[in-house]
This record gives sequence, C-alpha cells and structure tokens, in this order.
Amino acid sequence: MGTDDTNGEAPRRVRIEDGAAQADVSVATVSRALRGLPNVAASTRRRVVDVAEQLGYQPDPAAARLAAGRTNTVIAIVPHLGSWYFSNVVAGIEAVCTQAGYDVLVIGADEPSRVDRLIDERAQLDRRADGVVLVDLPVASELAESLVRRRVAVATVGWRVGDHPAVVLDDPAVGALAAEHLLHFGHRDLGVIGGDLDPIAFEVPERRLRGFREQCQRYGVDVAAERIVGGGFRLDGGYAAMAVLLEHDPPTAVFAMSDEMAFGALMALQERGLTPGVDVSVIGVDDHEFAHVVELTTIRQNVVDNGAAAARALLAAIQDPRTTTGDAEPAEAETPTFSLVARSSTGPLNGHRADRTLSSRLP
Amino acid sequence: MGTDDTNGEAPRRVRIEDGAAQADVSVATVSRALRGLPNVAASTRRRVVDVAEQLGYQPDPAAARLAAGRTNTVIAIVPHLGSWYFSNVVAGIEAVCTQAGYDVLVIGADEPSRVDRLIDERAQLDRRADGVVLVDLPVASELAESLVRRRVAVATVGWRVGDHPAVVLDDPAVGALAAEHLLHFGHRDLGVIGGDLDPIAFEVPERRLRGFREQCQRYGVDVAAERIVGGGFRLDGGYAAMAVLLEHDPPTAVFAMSDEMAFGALMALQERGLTPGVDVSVIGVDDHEFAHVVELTTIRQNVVDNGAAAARALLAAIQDPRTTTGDAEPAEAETPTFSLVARSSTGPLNGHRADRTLSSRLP
DNA sequence: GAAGCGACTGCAAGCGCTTACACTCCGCGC
DNA sequence: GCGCGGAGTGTAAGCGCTTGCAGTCGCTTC
Repeated sequence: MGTDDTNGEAPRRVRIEDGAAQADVSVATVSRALRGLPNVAASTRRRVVDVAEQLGYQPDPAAARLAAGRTNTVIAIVPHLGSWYFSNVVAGIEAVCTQAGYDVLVIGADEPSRVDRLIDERAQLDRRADGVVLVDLPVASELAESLVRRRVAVATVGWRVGDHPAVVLDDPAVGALAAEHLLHFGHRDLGVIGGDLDPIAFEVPERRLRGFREQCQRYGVDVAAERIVGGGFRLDGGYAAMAVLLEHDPPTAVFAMSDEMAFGALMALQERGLTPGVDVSVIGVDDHEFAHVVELTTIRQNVVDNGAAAARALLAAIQDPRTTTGDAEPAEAETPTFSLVARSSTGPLNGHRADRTLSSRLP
Repeated sequence: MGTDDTNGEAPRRVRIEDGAAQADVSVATVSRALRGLPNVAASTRRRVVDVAEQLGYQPDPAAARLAAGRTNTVIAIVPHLGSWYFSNVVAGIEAVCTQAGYDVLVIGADEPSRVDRLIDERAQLDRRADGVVLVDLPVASELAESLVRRRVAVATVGWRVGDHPAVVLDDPAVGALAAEHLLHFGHRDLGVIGGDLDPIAFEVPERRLRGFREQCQRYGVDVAAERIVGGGFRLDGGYAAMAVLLEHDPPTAVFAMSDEMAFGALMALQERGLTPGVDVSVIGVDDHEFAHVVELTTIRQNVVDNGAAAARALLAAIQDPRTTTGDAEPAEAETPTFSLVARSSTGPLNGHRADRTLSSRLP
C-alpha cells in the first residue's frame, strides 16, 4: 500500500479520525454526528460539524458503502440514452437523486437482451445500487422480485412491474382524449400511428390504442385495422406510417402516439402539399419542445417530472425500512398528469380554418 | 452487523474466500487470477476462473474500491442532460465505458455555479471516479489540474482544458465550410445565428464565427455585425434570431450554428411564407435526426462518436500509469470529422430550384 | 439513598477486497 | 553440487468507514 509517494504532491486525504481527533471525540461519534443519527448531544454535533466543515472532511463513499452495505447510488436503466424522451426522464431522475445525495449511474439497454443480463444475479446490481429505475423496460417481474430479494428497490416508468412504485401515464385515457378531440371536430375517418418501440415490445401503444378505440366506439366510430400503422416511436417511422395511411383511402385525422412520430407524419403531409389541420388533422403525445413550433396539437405530459416522480418514489422505498422486510406498503408514485394542447395541426372536419390565430405560436 | 437476518431469505453473498476455498488456493491468488494479473500459473488461473464462474462469484465493487483506491467509475458532467446534443454525447460515453467495465455516473450541471462546486476539492470527485468527462463545460484549468493532482483523469468534449485529451470539432473549419457553401451558391448577404449557450459561456460560437468570417473575407465579403444574432443554441432562440434578421434588410443566406437553431429559423421563414433554399438559404450544424426531414442543409458531426472518443481517451489516460506521475504524454483524442450534407434548405442566390430532387428525403 | 433509566459516548470488530512482502520451489549456470 | 533467480503462492496488513455492545454519568423514582 503506497504510504507516501510524494511524486504528484497528492494532497493527504482527511479521514474520519482526523476529525475525531480535532473534535476530541471518537470516530463513532463523528460518524453519527455527521449523519444526523440520534444519540448525539447537540453541542457535540455542533462541534463535529464545525470541525468537519473546517477540515473539509467528507466520508469516503467506498468505505461507507463497504461498511454499511448501502451504496447511496441509484441506477437508471433506459432503452436508449440518446432519445428525447429517455434523456428527459433521466434528467428528472438525476435532479432528484443528486439533490438527495445519491449518485446516479446510467445504463443504456440498447440491446434488449442486455436488460435481462443486467438484472440477472450475476450483474451485482445489488452491490452497486440501493435502487433501480427501469424506464420502459419490460422486464419479467421475476427479475424485479429477484432484485428486491437482494435489497434493491425498484421503480418503473411507463411500465408496471408487480406493485413497485410506477409512474405510468393513464394511457387509455390519453388515447381517449386524443380520440375525443378528433371526434369532437367531426372526424370519423381516423388513423393511428403507434406500434412497438422496436426492438423492445412494450404495452404503451396497446393501451393508448385501446382507449382511443373505446372512445371511438362511444361515437359509433370504428377504426379500421388497416388504418392502424406502426411507427416505432421514431420520426422516420411516423413519416413512413403516414405515407402508408395516405396511400389508399386516407383518414381525415390521425392520432400519432408520440410527437416524434407526429412530426414525421406532418412532413409526409407537407411533402404532398397537404395542410395539417385542414386537409388532415394530426395529434401527437408528449408536447415535445418542437411541437409548438410546427403547431402540433398534442397531449402534453411532463417527461422530466415523470422521471423525478419515479426517483422520489424510489428513494422513499429505499428509505422505508419496511421495504427490506418485504411487508412494505407498495409505495405508489404520483400519477403523471396530461392535458390537451390544441394547436393548428388539428381542425374541424371540413377544414374551416375559422378564427384560429397564431397567438400560441412561440413562448 | 447483521449476521443472519433470515427475514427476506436474502441470498448469501459469494465472497472471494468461498472461491478460494473451492479452488483450493489463497484469496490473493483468486484476486490475481480473476483480474488477469501476472504471476499466476495458467492452470491455476483456469481453475479459479472456472470456480468463479460456477459459483457466480464477482468481486464486490465497494470493497475493491476501498482496497485498491480505484473506482472503475467515470463521471460525465454535462450542462443539461435532456438536450439532444448532450444526451447523445452521454450515450457515446456510456457505451464505451460500460463496454470497458466502468460504471458511468452522470451529473447535470444545469446551474453553472454547480460545476465549480462539483470539481471543487470538497466534492470528492476523486473518491467517486477515476476519470471525468467534461462536456462543453468551461471550467477553469486550475480546477482541472486540481482534479489531476487528485489522480482523476480528465477529458473534455467541445472545450479544451490544458492538454488533457479533448474532442473538439475544428470549429473554424466548420464555420469556413458553411461560409464556402453559401458563398459558392453566390450569396453575399450573409447572416449568422449563434451566440452563447446560456447560461454557460463557451467558445464554440466564437470559433465558428471566426472561421465563417475568414472564409467570407477570402471572397471579399463582410458580415455585418447586426447580422450576427445570438440564438442560445436552442430552437426558440433560432426562431427569434431569424425573426430579427428578417426584420430589416434580410440576408439571403443564414448560417445557424446548430440544427436546433436552424429548425427555429426555418419555422420563422415558413411562417412568413418564405421558402428555405429559395428565398433564404439556411445551413445548420450537427445533422440532427430531424434535419433530413425538414431538408435542412447541415454540417454533419457524429455526436455519439464524440462522446465515445472522449471516453476512449479518458480510459486510456486512466490506464496509462504515467498519468499519475505527471509526466504523461497528453493522450490526444481523435479529432471528430465533419462533412457537408447538402439538402434543399440552401440553394443558389437567385432561387433556381434547378434539378433538385427529393431523392435524399428519407432513409 | 439505592436502584434504575436514558442519554451519550467509546471500543473494537468487522465490511470484502488488494497488495507488499515473505516464502517455497525448481531449473540452471558454473 | 551449490547458489541464485524467477515464477508462483500465501500471509496478513490494511483501505476508511459503520455499528453492536458495553460502558459512564447525571437524574428520577420509590
């Protein structure tokens, strides 16, 4: 063990015993005082905190982890780090966790197989983190349980596993709201752009579609199967899907299950000289920051908040002692809100552009 | 220390000594064998590796960190996790580091002050990671040096600090290429949308502008100061900037320093019934995935690769023993490549739409 | 006034690894 | 035939914390 290699004049690290000596207490007391544990006299705590401050002492995370068996770390596993949706979810998770003093480890699960392997016993997730946020990752619930058995809290976004805290948009309601908006405008020939988030199958499209259809049925409207086209939740998928929809017997209004797909759909329209909201109405989901620029009607959700809510629920689960004993109340996360944001990409069936103004264009 | 609380039937962890016993060697040998260290007989190594495999043994990272003083962790600090550019850089970093067996910790430095505080001695970055990637964060070089003194390798993206490995686009050349493209089309009335990445001042806009102007000068063209407008590298900023440019004596071509700003600029044009590439040419930088959809001419760079390259250089620096002794060769990172991607948002001065086809529309 | 009880504090045993150092062989040179 | 060096292995001392347990001490409570 290098005791004193003075080559790079590396600053000597302040250890807990330095603080203990300085404050004239034992290391145990320093540890307790600094972590806000009970059974420390107020005056002692003051003194210790002051000394620590003055010395610039902070406990070594590795040592603390080893000794305590807690890592103060949260892992965020997302299908694809670079995409708009996931990166915003991660941003929300990071903000909350960092604030709470937790480190955030990110893992991109670009290959689906990687997920299982990750959560697998081997991966030692339990040695790395106190909790994991699974974002839109359809892991088998046995895997989640195996995590919990190993004392790792689990929270999910967009996907529900067992009764772990989950932040899941009320997708059927979102679908219904989209349908209602289009139906209300008089549209009866409806198309849907949705489909799997390739290569990971997940339930969101199905749920949104269900709500959409149910609402249509209330109006006695049926959505033809050939008017439901997959778009893979990506821009080019939306573009291609709209092209398919326009090919034969085009709908007058289209529900795209994400804004990115809606953008692609809009491009396909424009390329054909069709005006969104007049010739064909398009509604998306998310309220992506580009949506207001292209005047896309959409159903807004706050993606960053979704991540933050999941993180909060996760931290609560971590800190709830009952979690480890297995008899915890399922710590339910806040349900995300959503709302319709009407812009000019949707309009009444007969294309009356009416009194629509541009006032809502830009912030 | 809880020795055996059988409440949740938590699986007993496999420790190194289990492997040692099983393979009939000492723990030291197991440690060496598993980490590929020398001085282990091939036969012994085989045996140990097999046993570890069979037992599912993997060393506890916390214990390894504490004992070895290495963390096998890399921290990525970015201004804003949710933005397209940064999240893609992070994706590149994550891919490389995970591949190499390093954990990736992310920190969003949304408030600029947070950066200094982070790198500050207090923050114990050295106890958390072996290396840090600073993405477009203009930290003072003293801070970087203080990190190095504490044995933390540093690599940067978009910004150069001391002679640490840096992945920096040749911004003047990018500016020049943009200028050349527009000038070549005959444009002489040029506008620029650039400006600080608020709230963090950094050099990129300045460098791109310099190259742009120098190229213009070679054509005897001058860019009027009032035609250089800040856009904050965001979509709405680009929109607003284009509005300003159009207000009075509009340029015939505009260089937007990022695609996001260019998208905003395009919207501003369309809103006024102006056709990009005909009435006003617009060129961006990045080749954002939306660029090909709106037919934006741009200068492509591979953002994910930039992150990956920085990570590779960082890992090399971490593993290079000279780094710690201070006399390391500055491990230079690969220089990112860039290339012009011509689409229809730019065109010849007099708006001849010529033989442009839509063939390059979508993949 | 003795016993009892909390509130504090300290002692010391780990947590599960890594690694300096010591040791044992074995082959080889002279 | 002996010494030597190097390869391979083991021993054990930490790494810097956390925490169970065992006090210590000043007050209540009968």
